[in-house]
Amino acid sequence: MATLHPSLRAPITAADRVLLEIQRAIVEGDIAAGSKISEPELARRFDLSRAPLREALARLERCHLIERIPNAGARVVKLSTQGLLSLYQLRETLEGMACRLAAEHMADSEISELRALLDQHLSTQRVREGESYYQEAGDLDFHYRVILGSKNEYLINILCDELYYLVRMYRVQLGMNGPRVSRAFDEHKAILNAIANRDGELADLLMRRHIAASRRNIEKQLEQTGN
Amino acid sequence: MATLHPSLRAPITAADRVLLEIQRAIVEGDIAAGSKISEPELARRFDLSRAPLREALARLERCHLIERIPNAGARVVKLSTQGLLSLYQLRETLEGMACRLAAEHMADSEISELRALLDQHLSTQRVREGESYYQEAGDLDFHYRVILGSKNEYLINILCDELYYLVRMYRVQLGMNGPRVSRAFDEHKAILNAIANRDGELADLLMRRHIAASRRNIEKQLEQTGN
DNA sequence: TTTAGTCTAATTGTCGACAATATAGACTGG
DNA sequence: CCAGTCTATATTGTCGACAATTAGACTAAA
Repeated sequence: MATLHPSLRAPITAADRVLLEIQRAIVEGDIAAGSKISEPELARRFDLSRAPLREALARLERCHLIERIPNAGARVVKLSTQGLLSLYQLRETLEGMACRLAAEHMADSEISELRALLDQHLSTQRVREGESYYQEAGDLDFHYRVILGSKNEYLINILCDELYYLVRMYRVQLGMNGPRVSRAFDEHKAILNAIANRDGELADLLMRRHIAASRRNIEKQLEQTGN
Repeated sequence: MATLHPSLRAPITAADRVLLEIQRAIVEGDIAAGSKISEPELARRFDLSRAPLREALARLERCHLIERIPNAGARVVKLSTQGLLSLYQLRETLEGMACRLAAEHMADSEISELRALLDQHLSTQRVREGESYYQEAGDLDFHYRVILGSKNEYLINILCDELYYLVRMYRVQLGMNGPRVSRAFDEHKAILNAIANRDGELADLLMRRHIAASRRNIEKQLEQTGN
């Protein structure tokens, strides 16, 4: 069988495990946005030495969840309107591209599986209740599958490893409410149909619109909360 | 004055310095593509301990110059037709986007400076001789400046920090010859004109073509050398 | 001859301590 | 009362050694 994508492989080292824990803590706000990261404190909290912790911090910087300054330490990123705009601007382009490639490269079997996943989402209570469709993680996520379907290793790496968690952070901390959630499901279905019809151009366009709508939703939330 | 972009800041720590050295060695082929990386050996060679070396290796993985497997070590990436295709496919999209944004956001003064840079390139012997126009590094590089002009922090990070050195590796090891070099200069000029006219759509198109042409040039070389 | 298993050696992952650097506070001069 | 400097403290960067894991050679049995 094909080897699993690195981002999905099980954690091996201690650094891997603590990375997942801190990642979750930052995304869900347990470690507040903008707060300072103390290496000794985190090392005690997770009961390991600073070596694997620093390895984890390096990877957190890679996915833009923290910012490091040499000799001065690290801070959790702050969510901002400007940052949201830049991030989603990039997502529109990249995920649009992913759709175009997915329409070319996805196997029929993968498309069937994705359709089954969407149907499963629909039958789940949470979607109709508009609760937390956006919070599905990992390979359960619709976007995730489409991106993998592009078959472009660099594109996959950027979207799934480097930007994915920051996007989730914005979603979880600012975008988990409103009537938008149920509409998102319909948009996903339209995108999938375009991919199934091998219409890459349309899939590209629909994905860009889908992401733009999602951005506006979070943007509104940011302004209300006060950036 | 504005703070410098991180990728341009001077190396501070020992890890920073050794990173630059190894980066150069890999890009220029001093450390052969596909060869195994030995931490103890490199630590001796650069006369430091494994801690800062591992920090450097983490960043080398980030910019796709090496690939690491937990508990098994690291290898320098191998250049392949497939990899080149994926990389340049992504560059076409991303640098096209950068051009579109640069046409929007670059200050008139930045555009003037870029024009001056191109004129300077032209007057330099090396360009006419078609020798190594492609090998200009850092902020001397035309592409670099356009990307910075996009003013999108994530886009800048991806292109300047994560993909830039791998692109240079393909260029240096496979694409440094042929009549293409002098034509590239003209294409750069056309792109700059589009940006100066604030025509983002045209700049986008021209950049995509420019990169596609560059890809074909390297692709030919790869096939001759035997992948 | 091939293959499974074991054992050895080398490499990677982790630890605790030390050195270098930056932040915070007290102190002095204006 | 404020600005600037200096010192003390805490944090980050680096080191050398140890533990855990893997790759490869060797042996033995089918």
